[in-house]
Amino acid sequence: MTKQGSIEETKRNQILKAAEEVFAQKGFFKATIEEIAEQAQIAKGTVYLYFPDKPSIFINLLAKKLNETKMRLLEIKAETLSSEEKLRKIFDYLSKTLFKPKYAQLFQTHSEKVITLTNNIMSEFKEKVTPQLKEIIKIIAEIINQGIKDREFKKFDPKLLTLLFISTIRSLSLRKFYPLNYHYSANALKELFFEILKPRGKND
Amino acid sequence: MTKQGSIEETKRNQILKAAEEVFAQKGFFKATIEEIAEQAQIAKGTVYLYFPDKPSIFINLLAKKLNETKMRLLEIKAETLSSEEKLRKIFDYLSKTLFKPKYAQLFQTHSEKVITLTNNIMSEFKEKVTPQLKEIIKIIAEIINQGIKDREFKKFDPKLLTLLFISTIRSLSLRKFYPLNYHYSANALKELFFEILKPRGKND
Amino acid sequence: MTKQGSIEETKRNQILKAAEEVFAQKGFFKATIEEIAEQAQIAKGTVYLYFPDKPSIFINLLAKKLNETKMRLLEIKAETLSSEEKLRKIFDYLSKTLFKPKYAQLFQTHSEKVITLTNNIMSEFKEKVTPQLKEIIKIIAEIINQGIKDREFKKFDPKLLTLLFISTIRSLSLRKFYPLNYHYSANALKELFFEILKPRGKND
Amino acid sequence: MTKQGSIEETKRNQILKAAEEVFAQKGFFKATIEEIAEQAQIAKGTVYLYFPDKPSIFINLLAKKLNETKMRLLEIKAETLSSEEKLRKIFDYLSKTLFKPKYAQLFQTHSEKVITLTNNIMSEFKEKVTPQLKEIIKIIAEIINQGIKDREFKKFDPKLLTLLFISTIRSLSLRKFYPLNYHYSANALKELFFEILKPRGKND
DNA sequence: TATGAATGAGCGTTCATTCAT
DNA sequence: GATGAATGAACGCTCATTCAT
Repeated sequence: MTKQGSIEETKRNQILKAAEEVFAQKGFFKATIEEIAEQAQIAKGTVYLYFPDKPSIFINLLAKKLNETKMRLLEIKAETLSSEEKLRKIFDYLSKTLFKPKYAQLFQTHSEKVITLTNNIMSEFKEKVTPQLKEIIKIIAEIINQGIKDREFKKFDPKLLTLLFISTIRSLSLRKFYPLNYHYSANALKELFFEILKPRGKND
Repeated sequence: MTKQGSIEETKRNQILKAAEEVFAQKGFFKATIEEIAEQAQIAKGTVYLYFPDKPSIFINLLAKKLNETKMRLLEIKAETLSSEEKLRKIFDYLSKTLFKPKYAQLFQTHSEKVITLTNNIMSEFKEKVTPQLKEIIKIIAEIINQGIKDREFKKFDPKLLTLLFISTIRSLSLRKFYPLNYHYSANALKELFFEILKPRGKND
Repeated sequence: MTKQGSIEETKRNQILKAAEEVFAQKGFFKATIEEIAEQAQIAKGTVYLYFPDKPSIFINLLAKKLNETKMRLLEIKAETLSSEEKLRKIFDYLSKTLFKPKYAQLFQTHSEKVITLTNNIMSEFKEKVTPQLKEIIKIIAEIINQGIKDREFKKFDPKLLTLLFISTIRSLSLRKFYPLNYHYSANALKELFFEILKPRGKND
Repeated sequence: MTKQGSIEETKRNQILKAAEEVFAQKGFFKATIEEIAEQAQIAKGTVYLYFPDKPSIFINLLAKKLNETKMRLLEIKAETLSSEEKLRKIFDYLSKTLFKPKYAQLFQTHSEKVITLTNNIMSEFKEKVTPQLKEIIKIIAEIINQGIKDREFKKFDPKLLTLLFISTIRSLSLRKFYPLNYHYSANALKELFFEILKPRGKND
């Protein structure tokens, strides 16, 4: 039974991994179940043994990625590092995972409007995705807050700084419209953010 | 003749307006030509007298919105205001128009990957959308640059600040995941951005 | 009035000429009224002032071509030539006009099954096309018959020879599947036909 | 597995049979996939599991019919009969199958101009249809050639006679415009052809 | 008479989902 | 559980035909 459960878990994950690949390449609508099944090396019908429909795959993929992210962020938070060092680690991690330009379309927060969600799926979304996102934001906010307490960071509203932090990462995908060297710009944006965080001089 | 021309212009715009409504509500893929036609109060076939296909409607809508935005930004840039006042005006304008949460999905920079663009349409995209976006970024960058010259703003890289500026506006759509009063937060984010811009005076 | 009538006749003919071009290039179904109108340098709607619908254009084109053919055949028949010379002239004429490979698809005798003919149009077909074709066959049959009477031709059933004559011309369009030099074959087929017609030896 | 394979073969053939019926009745353009599916007693979408598009169904139908024809012709060629007897058998076979008036429109050699063929389909056509047609012509030519060698037939160019042979069969479909009893005429045309083939004996 | 913008029925094709095996 | 053949609703697009000007 446990074995069965773990086999199922494995197949479920196979599908989610495949879905990640295909959704990232083609977007939700142009991705087909057949492609996902092929990528997962299973039959099309099998997908429906693990997920009731296409949006559900998407939502569970989001949930999984957000959960992984949350876990990693908690790890980083627990490390013995300065707040800035933690944030820098998170910046790098997020820009390589969740907010990688390649996945940008996956993690638009408006997905739920664009995808038709049956009532059941909608509640899955509300249960699985929204809370995770809130927790991620909360973790970052707590690190920023700690940084402020420790006078590592300037005294801005930590909630707002968190939004700004995420926006900064997401803005990396705008760079292509900008006449800047790509890698320079990625680092430069990061440095700009931390420059902003720095407290001013002695009297500050 | 002029009347005819203006009637045609009107119908084309009717369609684009309808498309804006429908695309914003449903996204590119769930929007149907029939719905757009209904919204525009014309027949389905009529749409194809003005646009060769669905992606073309989308691209021309983007182009139109970007053009309106560019025009407005140029106006604001030309006004007799401080750079900060100009940027504040632009912030408000963009958050009410292009980066309105409702339209957020329209203006993801990844559209061209998600939508299948035939070669013709692809070149329409490259001709009509990308340059406009670059110009908009350029206008903002020039205002920021002027502000720096005038010592209104701190001396950061104006190109990066422009990205941050836009990201800040876009981050407004993240707020719903955040336990903050909606309007408070919009203002607060704006204020945060301008706080960042402020130069550290001696007395600072 | 007569002038008007002649203007109308001219425009009607303009349309039929254009239709000939377009139908020959694209076939009945892929040809569009718009293309025919363009080719005739008139507006799409104008076509409908002269013909009630698309099949009618086609049928009237057939009728016109068949009528021209009939006229030419009557001329040839009336010339002071041997029957063989007349047939040779007709062979050349038909293979350059009605049964030109380019027009082959126009003059399949099964058109009326393939094209949807309303009852009105169907009767137009029966009135205008079928009788013309019969007359053409009759003219050729008469020439062959004369040739037989004059002992120029062997004594076969002239009706059958007429069918064979037409088939021989039509078979030119099969040549492309055949490993033969194109022009050689056209002439060779003609010569074969007349070889067949030749009476055998003295005692024949 | 073998069963599966044979089931698929059956369904593919079901579709081709249905397509034969519908194309013959309505022609390529007026035939709809839905009708073909209905005729085959399957759903519309199922058709697309076996053929990529409509032209492909048509081409594969042609290919199948031509292949059947080729096979039958090879059988007849191998029988112990005189060349004339073989040709008579072939004449009857072809006039009941490939060149049956009902199917005449299917087997016009101009199909490839009239139907829009994507590049893939075009190469399918060139691979599957043209060579088969050439082989059929070749088989007939060989029989005629044998007849000439055996002095059964008069010494005409066998390639041309083959064209004439096919044309004669195809000319059967012209008969309806001709004031002749239908069956009489079919036989009469056949006899005419063989009359032509007969060598002129000494006493001739 | 002439126009061409507008119409909308119709069709080819896709693909999420089902279900018999 | 696993399969993949089968389904059919849905949609983009075409084009013959109409009609207001």
